Amino acid sequence: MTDAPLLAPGNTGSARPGSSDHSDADLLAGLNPQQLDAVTYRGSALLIVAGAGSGKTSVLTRRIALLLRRREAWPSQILAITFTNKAAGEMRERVAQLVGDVSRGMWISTFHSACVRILRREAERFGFTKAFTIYDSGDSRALIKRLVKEHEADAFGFTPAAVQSRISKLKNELQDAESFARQANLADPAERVFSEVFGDYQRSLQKANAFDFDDLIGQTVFLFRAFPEVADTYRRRFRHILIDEYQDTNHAQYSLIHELTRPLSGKGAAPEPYASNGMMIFEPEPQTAPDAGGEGASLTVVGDSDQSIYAFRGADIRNISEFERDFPGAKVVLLEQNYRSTNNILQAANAVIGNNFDRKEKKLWSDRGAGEKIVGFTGYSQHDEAQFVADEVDALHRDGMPYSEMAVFYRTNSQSRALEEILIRAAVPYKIMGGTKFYERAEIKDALAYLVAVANPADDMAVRRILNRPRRGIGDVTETTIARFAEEHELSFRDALAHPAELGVGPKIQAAIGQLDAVLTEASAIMLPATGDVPPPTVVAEGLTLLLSKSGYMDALRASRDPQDEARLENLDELIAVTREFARNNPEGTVADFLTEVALVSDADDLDDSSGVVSLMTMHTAKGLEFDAVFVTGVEEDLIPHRISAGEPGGPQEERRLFYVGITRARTRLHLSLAMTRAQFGEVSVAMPSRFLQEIPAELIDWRQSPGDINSRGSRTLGGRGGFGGSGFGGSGRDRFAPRELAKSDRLKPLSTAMDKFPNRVTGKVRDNGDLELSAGDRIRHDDFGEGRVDQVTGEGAKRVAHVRFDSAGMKKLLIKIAPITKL
DNA sequence: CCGTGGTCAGTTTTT
DNA sequence: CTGACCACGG
Repeated sequence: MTDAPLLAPGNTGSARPGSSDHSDADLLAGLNPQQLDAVTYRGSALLIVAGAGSGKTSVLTRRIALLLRRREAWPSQILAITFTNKAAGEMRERVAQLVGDVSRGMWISTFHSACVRILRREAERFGFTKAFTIYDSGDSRALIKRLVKEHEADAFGFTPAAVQSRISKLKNELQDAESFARQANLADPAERVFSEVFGDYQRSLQKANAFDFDDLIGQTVFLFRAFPEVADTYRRRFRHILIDEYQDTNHAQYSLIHELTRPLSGKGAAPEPYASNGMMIFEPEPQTAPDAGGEGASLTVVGDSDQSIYAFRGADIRNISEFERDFPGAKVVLLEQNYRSTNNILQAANAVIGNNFDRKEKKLWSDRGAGEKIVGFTGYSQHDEAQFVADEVDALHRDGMPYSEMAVFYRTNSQSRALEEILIRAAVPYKIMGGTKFYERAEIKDALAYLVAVANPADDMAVRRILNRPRRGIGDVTETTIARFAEEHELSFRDALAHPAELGVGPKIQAAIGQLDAVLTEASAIMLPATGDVPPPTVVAEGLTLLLSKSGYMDALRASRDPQDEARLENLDELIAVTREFARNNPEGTVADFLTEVALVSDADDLDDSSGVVSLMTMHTAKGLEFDAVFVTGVEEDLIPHRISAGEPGGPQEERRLFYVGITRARTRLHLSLAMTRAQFGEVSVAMPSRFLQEIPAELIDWRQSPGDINSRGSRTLGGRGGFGGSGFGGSGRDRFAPRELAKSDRLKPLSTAMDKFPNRVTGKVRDNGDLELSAGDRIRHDDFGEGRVDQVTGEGAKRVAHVRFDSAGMKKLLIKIAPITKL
């Protein structure tokens, strides 16, 4: 990689270290005093506490740009860590806009990507090869499942998922199988079996030349601690380390940062720049760069403990709250001015987050005016709620707001279904971020397993996966036979395939195995050329095409009568398109590089061209994004806060932060909606408004239809808006559903919260038909739908549902307990 | 060894 | 209501 010019075109003025002449003006323009401080402060450690929407990305990018512009740092000396690949891409782009092309020399990536880069270069030091594969959660779960079965750990109540999450937690605390075994109570048989599974899991990974997600971080820390001279190489290289979303770092990541910012150990000779994989570890130190002199790198972290939402995967909020203790002499800058949202939205956000007790007081403010009120809506069902979203999106769009400026959030992925159904019907273009992930589809995993089998033949899991895909008549028995043969001859599973005749299996199966072996060998010849050869950029695309065609995989799908297989073929075509794209962006990319990229992409990353469509995503995925209009849906108890969080220490508080993250994404229009009933697993149940709603001052919310409306008067919802139309609801009738009592109670108790008109207080008054007995054939009257005949009754107790054929409104399902109905 | 049919289970967030 | 998994019968 050639060094890009240090200075941006048009900025060839005399930028000397420390100088701040006119050429910096553009970088410092428009910053408030705190932001300016955050951009220009120089010292060993800086914590930027950046409230939502306070311009932290801008601060971070300008800080980097300034370092480069003033020649305080060479691009290669900068390591910036972001939370997602997408954020990394954006940051690189923004720095490039400020200072030109130099961004290419910097490391701007996620923790995981950075560690992969380091590990690829150093893996050989501790028993791996640089072709190692990365196990995603699905891969490790599959492996753990096998081990759980082998150890009969399920007898002790261990599910694969539980084992996986426990191992992950341990690894995030930098515990390995040995250290766990040392301190575990092995007298407890359950602990012992877990310990054994953990140990086997780790040995399997090592044998397969593979790392799981957590290992990428943990093993890098291990590497640095075990090989101080290696750590020194990177300490010497990275002089400025910047970490975004610091509140979501876990202990392993924290330790990694510590290792990197430590002063040189001085152990071992000054490392020669050694070549690995054709790349130099570090570039010659520029003359103008400050002398490392054994000093630790300067560290800048940006975060907001109010937006810490990943404790469940080991994020430790103490990393940020105790930063000043960890890095003595650290400077702290607070960014509290919000440039994103209107004050109504910020007030709601402040009010909600203020209920978390052990937080540092921090109040976002904005000079953007009050803005529109928050719109609240309570639907009768989740579909009704979705209809509200669709209507509102439509209205906003007709008012000129582009679809791409609107987003719909929900707590759990499963909530997206109802929204999708209605949005499709309403012809609203949308895109789901996340959801069923492309790379988790079976055919994609198969295709990738073929690539892994070539790139990393030690990975038994991958080879076993493709053994009988497409169907070759190779089943369990044969697989075991091959595994045993491999063990006996100290071969890898992959290499055992080269000896079909010695396996003692039938001729047909021998032929099948031989054929697979031949395809893999042929692909290897293309994709893994002898060292020295420079393969064409398209190796991966060609190799994949060859593997899929000569293995018969494609043919099998084409021959199939299953209509789904057509879609699978299309998916594979798309994957091949991805490899072409990869070749374009990485002319020297290897198979391993491609697999790395694929393994580390996340949901939030494929945001690329959501041009012109509404974005649907979970609140987690929404972190770091912003939209003009935001719909937070399903604001119900047991959903947000999620039921499962209730039992976990700190759970409800984390949920509150998540809700806070959701509402602070909105610039001008915030909608909070919920449903009074929600169907989950085909069963309908009653939903209660989230406790977080009552934390928002009532005067900030304009209820189109409040929970009280539905409870005290029965469903208004479907009556006025039923079926398809629903138009005419969005706006004109704004006050139509405002409860009469509201005005009065507001005047009497101005500080009252929205919950005053809520059912929590009114629970007793929720419409309750008791155990109204209905059976097929009964005639009933519904407040909105009129008269109808009961078709059938399903469910038990409070969840009994009547399927009613209304004379004019058609078929409806009604929850008998609360539906506004009477028996005739 | 393959496909079917049936049972069963599990439902939070993700690099 | 889905999807994964298992046991059975061809």
